[in-house]
Amino acid sequence: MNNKQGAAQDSAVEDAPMWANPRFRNWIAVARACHLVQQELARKLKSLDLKTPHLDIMVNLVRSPGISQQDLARKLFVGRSNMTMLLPQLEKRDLVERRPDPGDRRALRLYLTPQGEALAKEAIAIQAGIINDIMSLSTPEECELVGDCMRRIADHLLGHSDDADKTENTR
Amino acid sequence: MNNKQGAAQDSAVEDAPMWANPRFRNWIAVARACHLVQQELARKLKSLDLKTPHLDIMVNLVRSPGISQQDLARKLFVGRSNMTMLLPQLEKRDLVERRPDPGDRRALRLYLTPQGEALAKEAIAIQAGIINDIMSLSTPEECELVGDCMRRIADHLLGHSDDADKTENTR
DNA sequence: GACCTTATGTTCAACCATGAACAGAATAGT
DNA sequence: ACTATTCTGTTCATGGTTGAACATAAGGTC
Repeated sequence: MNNKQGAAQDSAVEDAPMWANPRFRNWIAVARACHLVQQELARKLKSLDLKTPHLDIMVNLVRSPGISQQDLARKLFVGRSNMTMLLPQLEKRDLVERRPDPGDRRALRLYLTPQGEALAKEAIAIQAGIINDIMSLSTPEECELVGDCMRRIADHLLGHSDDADKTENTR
Repeated sequence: MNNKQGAAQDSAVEDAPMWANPRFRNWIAVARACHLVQQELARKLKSLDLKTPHLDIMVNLVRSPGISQQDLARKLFVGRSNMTMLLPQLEKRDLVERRPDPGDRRALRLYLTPQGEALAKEAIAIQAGIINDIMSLSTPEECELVGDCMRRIADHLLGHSDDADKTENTR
């Protein structure tokens, strides 16, 4: 009932008693775990000669083939220029295909090639393995509760505007 | 406009039913929220002309004055060279002081200057404000449960080796 | 002391990410 | 048709991050 009441914490930062603040302490744990999982994923992806941004792209192309670079960048919360830098690398390896949109000569529509799909499947298996590993430390109920909290946070930061799909990003 | 063949097909999801996997779906939510919070923090820190790595350093110097660059890097999960690049920037702004260790002529001991402490306090207030904002979306019980799950994950990935304090990192 | 191994910090080249400025195409208003 | 605005993707300069190679110091063994 009163879970949004403790906003007076900004004055409690004085010396450094924020470490006693449960919100602070627990969020730090989230950030730490995230960082470690990211590192672990990057480490294991080296066997496929992939970086995590490449995986992010391919995962989204599995879900949304034909997406534009702009929309892809939006889903990944990165700049457009980032896609311009990353996609040619995947294109050179014949993992991704960029085809002009017949209806809009500005846009490029992105597709995974068959090899791209095959590699994506391997990479996703690695990622799923890690996630399975770490999430198996919690009960299914806890997993759901964690996910609910995090979705609330994301929705909040995205301006409460309920934007259709929010399940694409991998970072 | 149509695909060459069934390559990027409608039912590409059947190849990747991970989206139905609660563990996968919920962890993605964690990663998304983390990324968004990080971006929000970076945005708000611009008013202090600080980047998030600078804040990470200063937060740890508040907690552990006199720490060495090596130990600091370990706590932040980054390379030693990263500290070598970052610390001189803070030193030039008279926020951090690097003093040789009298007992070990290799090591440098790090301290915040008074101005560094003042700026750190401001920056931490910003960070605490964001964290308070997002964590107030969940009940205290939920916050604790989330933190517990994440600490389990971090411990697991760090090889179960209970390494002294694990509450310092900010990423 | 001489030697080897480990530890701390630095340098450097490579890569990634970003945001501003840009060119071209679509869209709306007139 | 004409102009202005918005949208898509690109280029480029800047800065962050990394890992390997390096130099120096400490600790251990003989």
